[in-house]
Amino acid sequence: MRLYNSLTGKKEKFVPVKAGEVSIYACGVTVYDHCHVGHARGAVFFDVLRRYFEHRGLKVTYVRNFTDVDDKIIRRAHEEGVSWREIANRYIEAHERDMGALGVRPATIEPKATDHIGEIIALVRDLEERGLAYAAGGDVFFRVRRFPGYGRLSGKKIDELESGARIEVNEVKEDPLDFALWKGSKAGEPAWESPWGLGRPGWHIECSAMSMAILGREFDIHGGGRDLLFPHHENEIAQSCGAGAGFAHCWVHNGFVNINNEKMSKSLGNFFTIREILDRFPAEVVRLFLLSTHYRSPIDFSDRALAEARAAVDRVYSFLRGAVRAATGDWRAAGAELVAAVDGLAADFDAAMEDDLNTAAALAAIFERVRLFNRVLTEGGDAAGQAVAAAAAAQVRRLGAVLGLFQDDPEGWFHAGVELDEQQIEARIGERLAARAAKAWARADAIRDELAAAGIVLEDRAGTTTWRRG
RNA sequence: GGCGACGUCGCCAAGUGGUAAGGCAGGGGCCUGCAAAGCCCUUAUCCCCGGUUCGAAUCCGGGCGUCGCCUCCA
Repeated sequence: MRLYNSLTGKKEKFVPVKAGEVSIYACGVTVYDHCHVGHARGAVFFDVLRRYFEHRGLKVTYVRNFTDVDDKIIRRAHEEGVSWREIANRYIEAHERDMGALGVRPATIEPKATDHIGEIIALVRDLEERGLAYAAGGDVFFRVRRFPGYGRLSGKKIDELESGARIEVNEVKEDPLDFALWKGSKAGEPAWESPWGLGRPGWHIECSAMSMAILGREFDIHGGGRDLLFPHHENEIAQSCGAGAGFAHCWVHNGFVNINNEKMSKSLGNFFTIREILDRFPAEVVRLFLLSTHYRSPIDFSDRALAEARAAVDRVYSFLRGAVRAATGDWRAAGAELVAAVDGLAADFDAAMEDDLNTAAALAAIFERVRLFNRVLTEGGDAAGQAVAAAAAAQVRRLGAVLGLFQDDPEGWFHAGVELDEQQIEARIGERLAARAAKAWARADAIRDELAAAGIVLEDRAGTTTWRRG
């Protein structure tokens, strides 16, 4: 597989540290509020990356952390008059519920910063002993200018950073660029005993400490949203490599979700929570929307885009539903071209995914087969011809699982979210079938119109009638 | 101001040197009692200018436009 490595700015052949295994660390969320669609994109991207490695037979250890101690959590706790732990726990639960609803599988390990205070302190001490960190006024800072490789990931030069930096009012720092590894606690704030007095970890240090504690001092992939590239990941590299670790080999960053061409973000207030969106669209529609653009490009969020994604998912389920009725049998007895088309699907899918996880191209491979085998189904043909369509459907489901798509029961997919009672719908369909048999077209059409008004669309085929939501 | 990304059919979107995938929407046709679904046909030379090359959407230079990072942010 080839993956774009932010560290080198190139697509590189992915070679795991340990053959047959992959270690991935993705920066998770700070749990002070509900997650929005931007968070969903990162989560779905890493979920698919992980599923794809597994699909290729690799053993994946996927770590995704929760930042559960932080200024924003503390502020929120003060605002609500509850403990910071209550805030953190509330939004960890919300995160699990939302991501689960989105079909994002839990990571192999989901550590919390507060469960790794010991490792964090040890790492800060190590840096202090190496002269890369210094205590000042209860805080501990990283000496950015002491770390030679600083700026390599983000392509920034220290002197340019200095000139462009907004000057922070903090006289205790030796250099404005230095960042906090450990923060002394004020009264009422979460605090742990440390060699520097009561305090709590800075933001960047937890990811260095947790990733290395769980995955080792050298591992395969580390990443997150593009906005974490600087300063968060740059600082992580400084902390970890500064402490002598090899750290992550490959850095991957997903692009933003935009609204009206602008980044969706908390500060701009232009976000939709995952919960709000899942209220209006099925999870697989949201996933297909997110996967229809390459993960590194920005993607524009809109009702229209979601509606298009829904139509696209419907198209696949429509095929799957049709294929379910097809005869099963020895599909390899079908025409060579059709057999090759089934086999070729997996090949095309994998080739697309091998190329920097090109999910858009992988989806295109699926849609091409959907069209081809819809034609096979339309044209009828012999038993083997029908069986090969069924085999293609099975393949679509198997590969769809890598994307977390097309896993629902096709009939159920089209019936989901309907208000009317299903028995009642079936009864009306029965009445209409009788009317049609008697060539009472006006009566039949009246029933169809009535159901249509309730959002039910009827589809007649070969003596039977099926229905779906509009 | 510094650094970077992007600009492909009406909309979304793949494609990084060899002659433009796929989805949505639209038009025509087949199927249907009529529909729906499905199928077939149909719509681009890739922001502009210049250069390199036998050949460029793909490489280089310039321009225009959009966005991002440089501060908490997936």
